[in-house]
Amino acid sequence: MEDEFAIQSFKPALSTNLTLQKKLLPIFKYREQLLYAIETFQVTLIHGHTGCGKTTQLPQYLYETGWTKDGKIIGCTQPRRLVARSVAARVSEELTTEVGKTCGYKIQFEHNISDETRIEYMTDGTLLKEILTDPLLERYSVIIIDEVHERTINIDLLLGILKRILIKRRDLRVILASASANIQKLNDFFYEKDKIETKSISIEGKLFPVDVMYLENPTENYVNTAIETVLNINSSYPSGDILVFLTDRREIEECVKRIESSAVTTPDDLPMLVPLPLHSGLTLDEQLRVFEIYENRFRKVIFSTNIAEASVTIDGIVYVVDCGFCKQRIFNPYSRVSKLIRIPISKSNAVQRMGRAGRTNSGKCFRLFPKTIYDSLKDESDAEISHSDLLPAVFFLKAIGLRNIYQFPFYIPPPTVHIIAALEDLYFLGAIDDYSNLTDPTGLQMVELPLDARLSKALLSSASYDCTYAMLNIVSVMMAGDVFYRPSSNQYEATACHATFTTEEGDILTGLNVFESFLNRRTDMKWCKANFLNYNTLSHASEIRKHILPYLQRFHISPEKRIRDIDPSKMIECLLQGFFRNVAHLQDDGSYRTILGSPVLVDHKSTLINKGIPWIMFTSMVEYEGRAFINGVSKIESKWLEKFYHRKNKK
DNA sequence: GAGCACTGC
Repeated sequence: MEDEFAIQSFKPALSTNLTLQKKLLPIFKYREQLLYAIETFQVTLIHGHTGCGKTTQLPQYLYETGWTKDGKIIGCTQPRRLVARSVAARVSEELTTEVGKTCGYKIQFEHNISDETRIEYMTDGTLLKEILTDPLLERYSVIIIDEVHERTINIDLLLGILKRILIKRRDLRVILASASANIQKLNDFFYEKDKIETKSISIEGKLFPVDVMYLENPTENYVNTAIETVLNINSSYPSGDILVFLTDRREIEECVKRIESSAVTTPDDLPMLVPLPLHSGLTLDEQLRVFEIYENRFRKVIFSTNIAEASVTIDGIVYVVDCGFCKQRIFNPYSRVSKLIRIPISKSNAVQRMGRAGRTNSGKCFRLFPKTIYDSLKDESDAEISHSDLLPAVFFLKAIGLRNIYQFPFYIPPPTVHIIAALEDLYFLGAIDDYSNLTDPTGLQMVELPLDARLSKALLSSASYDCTYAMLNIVSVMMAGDVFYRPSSNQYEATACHATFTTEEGDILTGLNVFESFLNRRTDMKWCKANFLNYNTLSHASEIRKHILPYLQRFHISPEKRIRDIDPSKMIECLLQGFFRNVAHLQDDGSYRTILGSPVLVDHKSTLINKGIPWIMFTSMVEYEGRAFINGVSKIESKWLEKFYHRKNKK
């Protein structure tokens, strides 16, 4: 189970007999075999498709057979928060209890568990954090890592850590659940003669057959080919919705426009195509439009990014059109800049995309490339750990006491330069010392805070700038996301409303201004709507704020009260303690260059665009099609930089 | 002048 909108899609089924329904799931036939394997082997690897029941049923089987009798817990991790929450709700319904009793969930800044909870769903990041206080995971009798094939950094770290723990805790059981057929490698990683015994089990899914079709020759332009394919499906194939995988927002918007304009020439006897965009840049309401049901004379065609590959599941898709590419963020450890590039998908991506057509009925998948290209694709995508900023991962490994990062049993060892870059950054943030040990108290406190390391650093520095109250609000709203909401239909009015919150110091204090107005208004939803502010982001920010406050009290830097007359620029100077690398200087021609000399463009949504501020700090930078865009821009004074960038001849 | 895959503690 990995459905983002799981609660909605489960609703109709609940009216039928729940016990019978559980027995109809493919996993039910494997119940005894699975329980025997888990009893006998320390590690069980399960290969099973989405919908086979592994996520909801397995913890219940273990609970029924006494794996929690001694007071221990069955833990099950998920890559996504929404799934952890909705699966806990589903399982609680099957157990006819409330969420938080026998079965509960815990995700960052939110949990619903109690002393009687025996099945805990959580995100993989939550389990990692728990290892800092419970290094052998002694609260648990069984750990299930779900969606192992997604190979996020968190999953890779958990695999290595669990391998270490298994040798010390012979009673612990680990179950790895994957939708990828290739679980042999995982098996080889865990198996150690006379130490760790492993067992693999494959569950036959209940997927419907999907016919795959290829192009005879490669296409020069897959956007054109996608449009042609959609029109062709509409005129030649029976009813059923279409899902088209593209790589980014621009391609999606182009396709939506072209299908809209094709409507004029659509013959009357053909269904009317309803083009719908789906990507993370849309608001929740805009995203939910893809779930609307249309009459028979219409046919939905959803143009989507990778978001529909695993995060969002739409029922009723009969045709999938796959362009064969996706976007990937590649971190450059030398410049510390991430680049967003288009790369060919892997075979396992292609299979996952194809499967989106076979969920409720048989379907068809049109791959916009020849079969020979498919055969040449990699089996699996590169693991995230091989091309990402490893600062959080290395910080975590330092926190669990690794002197040498390479002592860690990596499933795949990350490149050395990435590790060195992360160590260097941690050193300059003051989180580790000359011997590469966590500093006390800064490093220890930073790793404990549930924040980005740079934000942790700024928050912990705030006492010396007398701005802890403001910095608490700033980091809370920065963690929560974009506070401004710009509906495509009403952009002009939205921008005008947003302008009333603008401060001359830039984007960060503008965000603070919005958040503090929100708190003063006692989190008024109507007020948010009227001002085009994102209510969900702002209430999430106040949840985050509530959760960080106790840490500050424990560290004895709690904000006593708001200091009214504090100079706003103090806050930016404090933030610079974490973001001192992210500085740019105005050039004579009005453009900006970073302190390393590379040109950057201020995002057009920034409040400081075209303001001609000599020195600026930014909180994020992404390179796209050869240009680097910066976000979260604030005005700074060059003299604030002196302590970070000493002149060479300075005595 | 426009301009950014997806997650998460």
